[in-house]
Amino acid sequence: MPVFDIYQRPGFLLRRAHQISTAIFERSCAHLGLTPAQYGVLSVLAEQPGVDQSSLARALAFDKVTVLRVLQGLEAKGLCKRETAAANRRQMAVELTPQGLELLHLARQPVQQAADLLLSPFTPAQREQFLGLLSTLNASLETEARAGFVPVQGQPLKAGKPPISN
Amino acid sequence: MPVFDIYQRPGFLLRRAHQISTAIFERSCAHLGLTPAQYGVLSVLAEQPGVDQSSLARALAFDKVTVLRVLQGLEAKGLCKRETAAANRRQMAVELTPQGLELLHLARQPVQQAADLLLSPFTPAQREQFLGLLSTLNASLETEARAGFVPVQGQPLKAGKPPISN
DNA sequence: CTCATTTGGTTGGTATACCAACGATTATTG
DNA sequence: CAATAATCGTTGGTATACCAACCAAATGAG
Repeated sequence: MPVFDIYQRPGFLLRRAHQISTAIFERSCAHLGLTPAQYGVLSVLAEQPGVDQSSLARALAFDKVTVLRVLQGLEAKGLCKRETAAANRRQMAVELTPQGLELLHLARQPVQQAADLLLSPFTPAQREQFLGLLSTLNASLETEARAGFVPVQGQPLKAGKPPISN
Repeated sequence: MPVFDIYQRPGFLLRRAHQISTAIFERSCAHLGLTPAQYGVLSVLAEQPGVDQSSLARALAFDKVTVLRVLQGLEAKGLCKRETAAANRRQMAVELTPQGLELLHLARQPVQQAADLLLSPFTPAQREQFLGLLSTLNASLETEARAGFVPVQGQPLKAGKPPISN
């Protein structure tokens, strides 16, 4: 009865793991009303004040429309502000507000706790394996993704070399 | 500058891997117009003709509303049909149509190809590791998930024991 | 310099993953 | 049996991840 490869398919396992990951994250940050995507955007904004939306999207491998909508939500909550860039009137320069930076700091601990819980089923060696395998997969199949990924800074995120773990 | 743990966070890596996974799946099945969720539903329906929507949701760890919407899409395409169950008038008995079963068969090869491509960055040993780690994570953190998971049949999906690989 | 191309942002649409709340039905229990 | 519980499906809402199409602005080529 070969119909039920479903539960062994890598895509199914990845979907479930991602589902669990977001559930844990959102529960950890429920008191802050913060989602993983919003946290990602706030993080990049802290690192690159004044980025334009397209660069922001590429830094997180988000669709540009997704970035737009996340930003609209953050802006409505007073966590960031957008204004047309002086140097290039096509683009929007996005910045954190003081409240946005504040929230980002408040999120640090819950976010770390979420990551710890997510990796809690693993031994330290398994954590390195897991993160390393995911990094390898993501790097090797980058060309298959629809949303491009251009990491910020000079951290090329080498495949197969899992950094400081967690 | 500890702000940029982002790229090493397990949640970020999982999100990206899942994003790549669905992109590969949808490209493989583009000619059939089939998404991963739809394929999952068709697979369960083939295994359990006449299931109700709640059981279907649990078999895939989907939200019941998601199942409803996927079914409405499949029904609109003539791939399944729903009618109120005779034994329990609360529930809907869902069945594949012949076209639905046909499409499921047509999907087999593309789905297999998608899985192969997704695991192509890995050696056979790494594939087992990867699937095993994901299974362990999912099994250990099942209580953290918001959508419950009750696998069909007698395949308990033991943690840490990666089956026939892929 | 002008024209074609590309880029950045937006709009409107679909699909998945949730939540809250609701009627209808079935199960439970006192 | 009657009143309460739990369950099933549905509706309407939000958030992420896409697509296609569009306009304005900037870049490129001739």
